[in-house]
Amino acid sequence: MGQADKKPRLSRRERLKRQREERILDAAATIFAHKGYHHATVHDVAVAADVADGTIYNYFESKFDLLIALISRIAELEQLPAEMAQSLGSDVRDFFVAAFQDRMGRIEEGEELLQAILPQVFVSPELRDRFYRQYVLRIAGLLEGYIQAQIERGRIRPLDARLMTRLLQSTFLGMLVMRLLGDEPLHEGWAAIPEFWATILFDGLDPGNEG
Amino acid sequence: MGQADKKPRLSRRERLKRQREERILDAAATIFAHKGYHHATVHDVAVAADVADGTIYNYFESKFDLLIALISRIAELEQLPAEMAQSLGSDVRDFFVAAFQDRMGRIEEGEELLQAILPQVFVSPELRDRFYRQYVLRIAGLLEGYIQAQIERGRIRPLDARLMTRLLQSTFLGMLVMRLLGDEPLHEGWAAIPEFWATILFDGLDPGNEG
Amino acid sequence: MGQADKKPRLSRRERLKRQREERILDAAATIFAHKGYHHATVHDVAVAADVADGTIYNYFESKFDLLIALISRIAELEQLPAEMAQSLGSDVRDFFVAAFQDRMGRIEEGEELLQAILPQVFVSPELRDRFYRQYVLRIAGLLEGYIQAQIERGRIRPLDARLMTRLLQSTFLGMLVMRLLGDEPLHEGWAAIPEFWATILFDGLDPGNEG
Amino acid sequence: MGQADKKPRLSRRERLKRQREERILDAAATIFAHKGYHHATVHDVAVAADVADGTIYNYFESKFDLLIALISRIAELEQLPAEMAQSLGSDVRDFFVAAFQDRMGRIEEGEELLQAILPQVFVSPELRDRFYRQYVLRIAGLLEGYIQAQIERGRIRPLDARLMTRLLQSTFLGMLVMRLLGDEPLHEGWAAIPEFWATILFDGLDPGNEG
DNA sequence: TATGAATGAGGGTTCATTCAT
DNA sequence: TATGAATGAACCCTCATTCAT
Repeated sequence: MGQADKKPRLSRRERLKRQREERILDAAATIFAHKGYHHATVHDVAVAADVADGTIYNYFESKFDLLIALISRIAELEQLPAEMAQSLGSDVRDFFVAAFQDRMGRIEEGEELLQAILPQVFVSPELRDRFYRQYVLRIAGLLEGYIQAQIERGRIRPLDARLMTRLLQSTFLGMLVMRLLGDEPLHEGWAAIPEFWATILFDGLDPGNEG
Repeated sequence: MGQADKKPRLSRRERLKRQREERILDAAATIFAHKGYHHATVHDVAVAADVADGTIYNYFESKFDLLIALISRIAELEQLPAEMAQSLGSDVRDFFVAAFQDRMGRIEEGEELLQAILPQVFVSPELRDRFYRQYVLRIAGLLEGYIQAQIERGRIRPLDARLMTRLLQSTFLGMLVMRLLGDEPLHEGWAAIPEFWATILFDGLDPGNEG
Repeated sequence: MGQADKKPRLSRRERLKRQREERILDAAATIFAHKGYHHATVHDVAVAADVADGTIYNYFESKFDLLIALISRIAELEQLPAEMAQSLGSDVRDFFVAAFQDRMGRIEEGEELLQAILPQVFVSPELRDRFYRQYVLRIAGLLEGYIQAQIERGRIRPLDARLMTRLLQSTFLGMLVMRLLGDEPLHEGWAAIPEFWATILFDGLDPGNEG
Repeated sequence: MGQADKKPRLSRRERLKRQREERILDAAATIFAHKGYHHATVHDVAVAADVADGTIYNYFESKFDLLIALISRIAELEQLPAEMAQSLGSDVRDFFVAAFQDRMGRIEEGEELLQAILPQVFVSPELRDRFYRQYVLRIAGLLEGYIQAQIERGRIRPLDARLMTRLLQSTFLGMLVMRLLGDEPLHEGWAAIPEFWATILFDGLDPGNEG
């Protein structure tokens, strides 16, 4: 069997379906992000996806279901490279810089998606739950494990790893919020923040500590 | 301020109106927080405020107007004690602890209000703008001024005060978000955070810096 | 308090509401009867009742609820004069003629209503149940009681009163159906049927029995 | 009729088509009877018939067309054995008992079909017309002819044969309705009714007539 | 001929807002 | 000024039908 045989594990029809689903989700993300979930109509999404209104219901149970599907997309986006969190050997500060860069890059990348979903997350318990577990908890676990391990190795000052994790995550969530609020200074400084933030966290604000 | 100030500048009728307006806003905050702005109906708010549906329109132009009024309420909540930011003489670390406590206390206090408003803030440019200026910028200005001043006094390591301010505000916004997401560890550690956070910020994570 | 006080036990507003509800139900009966429940739109009913679409929902929970309300109307229509069923003293045959006349008169009177409801009665268990109890069982009980009593008095031949009742009711239901089917002969003979039917039932078809 | 008649006049393919058509109609009858025509979807029927949605349209023009086809099925069911109506020689009472048994047996047999169709019969003039002619008129004609003939022979008391026929048919239609309404007593007494009814009709209710 | 996904018109229902009382 | 019923635009969703494969 040649290569030609291998490629289409999915039939042509199957592939078209997959593509269409993606198109609908892309459209939903864009429309929801720009108009807000409630002001966006299913028709808006359909037009943006270039399908008929009814077609959307062949792929998703309801308008709300589109949100759920979008959360899963975020989750895919939010795989903190596991290997990163296990690189206990390398320099701690370097790890943080890399991790911060990773987080912030993903925020940038997923900004539209997050804009589309976040408002509803505060409103729907179901969404909140999914978002919290898929977007927050997963990363929190990895991060906490890393910090705890480095504390045990004496590479980080002994402190409550769980609380520390929360603070770090809060900062990144907060930066997302600030972006969505359109804060200009944060936008400008975005690229510099990982280094900047790592410096403060490691050396402190106190000028007594030499940088 | 003389006695004249004390006397009811507002007629009895005027006061009743004011009270009713407050009742409506209280109701709106509660209802919006619990059901979300879009799922809450004007009728819901009217019932909670114990007035007729139409009465609300004697006080507010529209349902959306209730949100605007609620943002003003947040702004009232968010007066960082000006004197605090000017206490340049006292210990910097003490200032931060006090400021953090202040912020977190207000988050706790205004949680319902924020829950009611925040989702819409991401959706409506007008709301976003108001929120950003009244909730974020005001505090940012004070904080940035303080930090800049202390840097100049050599009490804080020289760094980009504006970016530093953004990071701190992000952290508090992020903690608000984490609360709204129902994060348990953060809830439990809430009271300890100001000290905890100040410690990290001043002494850093590096065990090399003496605590 | 004079008479003037007594009359409007309901406020003017209350009366208007009552009237409007009636108007909506009248409209629903007519529209449903002519188009059928499913082909009729709520908008059709609203137009016929000269109200806005939404107004209907101030009076009824749903389109389906209109059907339920119409069944109650039928029930009102279907009060077999209780005194009639208790007139055990008078002639049995006269009673039957009078009862048949009553039934048939009501069928004629309520034909539109029945046309509106009946099709759905066969489709919705809830409707079926209500219709059966309010339209069928009530009359059945009275009739059965009468027949049983007359049997005991020896005025009617001893037979299964319950089954007899069913047969009589079936005949009237069936005549309703035949009317709705547009049967011409039945229509023409309508007025003569009570006498005709009573004659057959009492004297039998057998020419051996003297008429 | 020669051998040629026996041979498969229909090709194999033709037979398969016929079978499939039957399967679809069976499915339609069941689904319509259980859900009601309007609540049943073409997809429901397709699933029950184990064909694709589109396939149904290769056999029937529309969903409505399924109803029409079902009425034809009823008509097949409703062939009052012609010979029966012509057996003028045998006992009249016996004829009635046999005829009643026949009617009631067919009602029982076709109950699902009738449940599927009847509600729509009251709604669609086209259906009503077909049903009336195929289900009602045909039998009415036979019955009326029989009764008229027996009247002329002096075996039945002279009365309006047409009206008498209507009354009898009404009773059977009404019993069908009562069945569909779920009346328990009628169900229980079902088998006894032909005799019971014939007795009343021939001997009358009047105890004065000897039974 | 069978399939089943795409279509899009249609309708029940909600609810912010108005306004007569 | 307070009331609360009336309004009707707007929207999610269903499903009979079509048609490319």
